[in-house]
Amino acid sequence: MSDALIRPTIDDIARASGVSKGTVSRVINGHSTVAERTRARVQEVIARLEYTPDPAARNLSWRTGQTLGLSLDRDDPMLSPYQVLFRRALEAHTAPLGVQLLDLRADLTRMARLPSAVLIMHAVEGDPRLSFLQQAGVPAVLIGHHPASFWVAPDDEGGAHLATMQLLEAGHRQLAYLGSGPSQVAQDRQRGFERAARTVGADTQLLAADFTVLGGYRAVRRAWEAGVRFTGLFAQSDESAIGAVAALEDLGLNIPGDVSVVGFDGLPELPLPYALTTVSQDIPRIASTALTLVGEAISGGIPRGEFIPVQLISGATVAPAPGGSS
Amino acid sequence: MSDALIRPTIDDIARASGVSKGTVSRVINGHSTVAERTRARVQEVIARLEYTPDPAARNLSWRTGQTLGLSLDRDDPMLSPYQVLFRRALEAHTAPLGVQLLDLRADLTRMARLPSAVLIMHAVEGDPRLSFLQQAGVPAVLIGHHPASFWVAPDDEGGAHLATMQLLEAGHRQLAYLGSGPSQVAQDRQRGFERAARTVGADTQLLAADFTVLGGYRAVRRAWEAGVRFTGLFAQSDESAIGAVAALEDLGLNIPGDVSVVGFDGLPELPLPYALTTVSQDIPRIASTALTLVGEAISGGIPRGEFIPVQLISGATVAPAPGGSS
DNA sequence: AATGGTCTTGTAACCGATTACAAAAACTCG
DNA sequence: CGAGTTTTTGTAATCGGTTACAAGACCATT
Repeated sequence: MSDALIRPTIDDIARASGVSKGTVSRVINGHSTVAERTRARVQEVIARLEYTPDPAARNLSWRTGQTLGLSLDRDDPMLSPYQVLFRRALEAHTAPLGVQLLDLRADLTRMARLPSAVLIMHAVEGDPRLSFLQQAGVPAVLIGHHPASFWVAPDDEGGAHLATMQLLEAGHRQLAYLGSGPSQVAQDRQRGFERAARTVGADTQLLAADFTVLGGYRAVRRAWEAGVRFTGLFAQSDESAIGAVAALEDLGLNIPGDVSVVGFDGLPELPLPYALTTVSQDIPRIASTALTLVGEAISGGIPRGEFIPVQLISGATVAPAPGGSS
Repeated sequence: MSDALIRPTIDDIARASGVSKGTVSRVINGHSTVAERTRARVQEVIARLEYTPDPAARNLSWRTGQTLGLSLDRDDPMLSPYQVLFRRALEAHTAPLGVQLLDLRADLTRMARLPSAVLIMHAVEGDPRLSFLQQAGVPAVLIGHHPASFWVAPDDEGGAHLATMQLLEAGHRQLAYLGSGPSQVAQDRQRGFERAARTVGADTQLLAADFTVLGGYRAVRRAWEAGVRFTGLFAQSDESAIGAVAALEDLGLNIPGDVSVVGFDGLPELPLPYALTTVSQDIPRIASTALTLVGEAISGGIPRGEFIPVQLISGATVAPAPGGSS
């Protein structure tokens, strides 16, 4: 209880911990040296009173606002729901801090102003954006597995393995992976799929597709009409799963009676009549971890990365295989 | 020239116009009375020095930040690119003003904190959100044509008319409208389509569909396979146009050789191999007009609305009709 | 114990606005 | 023309932080 009707200020903290504003400020920003005992005491009070510095006041003092750039891999406005959710999660953290989110064009060399830091999605090996930022002296954090940088990523391969195991456990032995492609994410997920399938020597098909609904629809429909058959389908994204489901329905098949489907991402409120079995990513946690790393990157920490665990969500799109063995 | 390396402050204005900070502040906020001569002089200096108050400093004084709520009609995360672009345009204006954008759930009654104002998309006649906001005393502005409120909307009917005329001028007489549905927008655009078609007594088909890519794909494919024929198609959104194009291609048809297609929205960088002929909405202007109206609503002006003109963008998806007459 | 050098902390000015209050200027009127 | 009002304007405190600078505490030396 003790719900503060008004948020505590730095003065409250100073008073409550018996030091001056200046010292509290130093503790917060870790600038000058503060005695360990004092620091601990102040930190404790800050935590107890749930104090957060007022962004307006900080910006005023700093004479400049903080900005965080967001660099997607394309300038395409057809932002995926995943990206929208990610951006929203990010915003939920940055807005109260007074940090402004900047949508950057894929071509970073034409940034109007340098942001305080940049978040890069879908960086690839030797991505030109990385070297550019490095020589511009702008800290960067990658969303996606990458060596020698700050990065955070969902456990794509592990998640794909989980999803595929779900199909295998339901007895499916004719599997298909929807989403085969060159992107890092697609490959990691495909690897997880194949690793799981190999454990029981299941039959596997690879259907090339991007992450979109339409891409999933066309790939599945085309493959099926060409005679490709499977009873269990693992789609690399919830969107392509939606497309796949639509295509299978249009082909007169029953979900999950004839074909079981598992997606990836865990998007809420999909436009489907039944719950999709999927692998849920903890987007809020990915976002907050990314921000923690941004902090480390800014204060010159040593690069590190973190995998965020994923979780299988059981829906209604997986059923036992028709001629189910064992 | 005379590019100010540093933005002018209220003190600069005070000095340059020979008055005190207090007076300048009063001029800016129109609070207390200021002599007309003084006001004019200060205004002139403000304009000349291109002064804008520092949002951080204002928030600090006001002891509370300004927030603008955004209410879409669904909680669906599959945000359309249109909505993403709109939000982005809005942000471009609000961020420098220190106004924070809040994504509201469709159910407004459960807002955590009341925003300074709310923007409502897709409000319908007797929308419960409107009455709720009214009794909560929160100013609201609607995106979409609506009587007795502040509103701003693209000229849907006029734009649809323009698009259809384009098809008619190319000689097409067998037309189809993709997107027939209950929403206000869909109906306005359908009306424009029918009005244009009637002028020459063209053949019209109505294909029911939502605004999505997949919706467009399925509706077109299904209709065509059921024997429905047309040489000119007007899609209610660029997204459904993309779906339509994909469907027609999958059916072995040539765009625009066999069927001409016109979209609506004017989204940039569509995932299409050729430029889509479409009706472009001036999203930035809709956003900035909405903000102007928010200002009026807050200061208690009288409700008014504004249509924002649209513009036909000629792409490569309209060709003369096969058996072209005239 | 006095001297000098680190560490740690407090003090006070400042960031760019707003606003209560008081002072000054401009009117009104007898 | 001077007292009393009403405008109009300036002054100074305040919002919640940061930070340069000075002062105080603490330690080891000689």
